Amino acid sequence: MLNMRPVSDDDLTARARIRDVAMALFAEQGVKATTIRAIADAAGVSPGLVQHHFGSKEELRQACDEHVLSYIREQVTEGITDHNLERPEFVEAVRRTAPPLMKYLGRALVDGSPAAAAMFDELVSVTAANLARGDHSDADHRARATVLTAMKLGITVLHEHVSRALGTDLYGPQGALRVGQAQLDLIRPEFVGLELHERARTGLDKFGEQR
Amino acid sequence: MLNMRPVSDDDLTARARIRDVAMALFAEQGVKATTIRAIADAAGVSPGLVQHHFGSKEELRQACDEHVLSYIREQVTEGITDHNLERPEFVEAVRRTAPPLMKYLGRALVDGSPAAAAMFDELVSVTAANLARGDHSDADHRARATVLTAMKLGITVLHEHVSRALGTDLYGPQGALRVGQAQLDLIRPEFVGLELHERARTGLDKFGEQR
DNA sequence: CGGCTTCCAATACAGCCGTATAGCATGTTG
DNA sequence: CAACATGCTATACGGCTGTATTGGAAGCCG
Repeated sequence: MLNMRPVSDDDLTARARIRDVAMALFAEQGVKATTIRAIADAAGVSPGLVQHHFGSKEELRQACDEHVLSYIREQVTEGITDHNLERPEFVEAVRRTAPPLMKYLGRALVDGSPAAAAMFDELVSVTAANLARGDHSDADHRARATVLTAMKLGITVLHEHVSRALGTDLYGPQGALRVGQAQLDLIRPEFVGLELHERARTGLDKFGEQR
Repeated sequence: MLNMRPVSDDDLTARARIRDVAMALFAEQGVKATTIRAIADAAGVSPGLVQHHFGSKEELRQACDEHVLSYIREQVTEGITDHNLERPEFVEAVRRTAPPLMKYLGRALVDGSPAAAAMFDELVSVTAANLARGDHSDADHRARATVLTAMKLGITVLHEHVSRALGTDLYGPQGALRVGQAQLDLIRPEFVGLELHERARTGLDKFGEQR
């Protein structure tokens, strides 16, 4: 035993394949509308194997939750804490790997996943602390942080409509650039954090010049 | 014949009751997860009656779509075009009647309703025209309008999380006030339209003083 | 009053869903 | 080599879902 998960984490084991396919289908159609048989079919395995690896549909869903949460925490750490936002190759790497996970997160927020709700609350708390740090007035930081979080995630949740209205895939290179810049244009810089705003702006500009 | 829909439109006929209950359940759980039997149960009628009035689940869903769309168009006309945004009783009236319909709209946007998609596109077009009217530069008005629309609707779609993070119901009097003001704080006024921004701000303030 | 339409409930049914079970290779362990 | 754990498939089953059908009650019209 203990032989599971042979080498790395993003390999092509059947288990990982099932999880990835499930995330994509859950994101597109919702959890309830996605059948285990459809997942198995898309992953090229039998329905029984899905159950073998994850026990039940609900447990499969939780596995998807945990996977996307750990990924996002990782990227946020690398991007913000480790000051990688200015590096175009980092922005490009995220743009390539993140889409399926972001789409799943958007759906999970609406489908009532506890893990997604927890992530939302965490984002609000971090944002509220950021706002309070830059503005010591008695403004309603909690409400501002909540609205800011919901607005940003709203773009993720409504990615399909955003892409259609834009005429370009939100998660394509041009779409991400246009939406990112529009966000920076629309929101008052002091609420993104002046420093973070500047870093994001320059990172986005560099990324735009590269193409 | 021709006796259907006796007097007004918002009466308590079984047909209207079924539609309203369906909208609430669709909004809470999604269309696929909501059964016709559950709708009939909540409306106090037999499952057969649901089919009698709407034919099929899909047609019931379309009826919900049309109902919410006509309502929203009506309120937007009264609020913006007829300059009612400053009147606190108008804001209060909307706050009382809109919630179930807004919740349904939020779900419809994610569940892939064609009608909701059309409304999104329409909102983007109107917003883009507004932006272009106030700014003749070669800025990316289309992207800004799309992002602005998605962010605003994002609050609706994520109302459950917003309410939880706020500690108050988004559609309660205090919640609507706090979120409305936070939105006006966060977004650069010129993108709401300077005049509209001012009107919304004063309307919100009056509404806040009243309580 | 007889006929017709509308509103509604009860029952029936075919299909699909999640899941339990049994079985078969493969390769690892003791 | 024997025993066993693992990755996987095939089949079966109970329950639920959408919907078709049937029939009855109430009200209008001629």
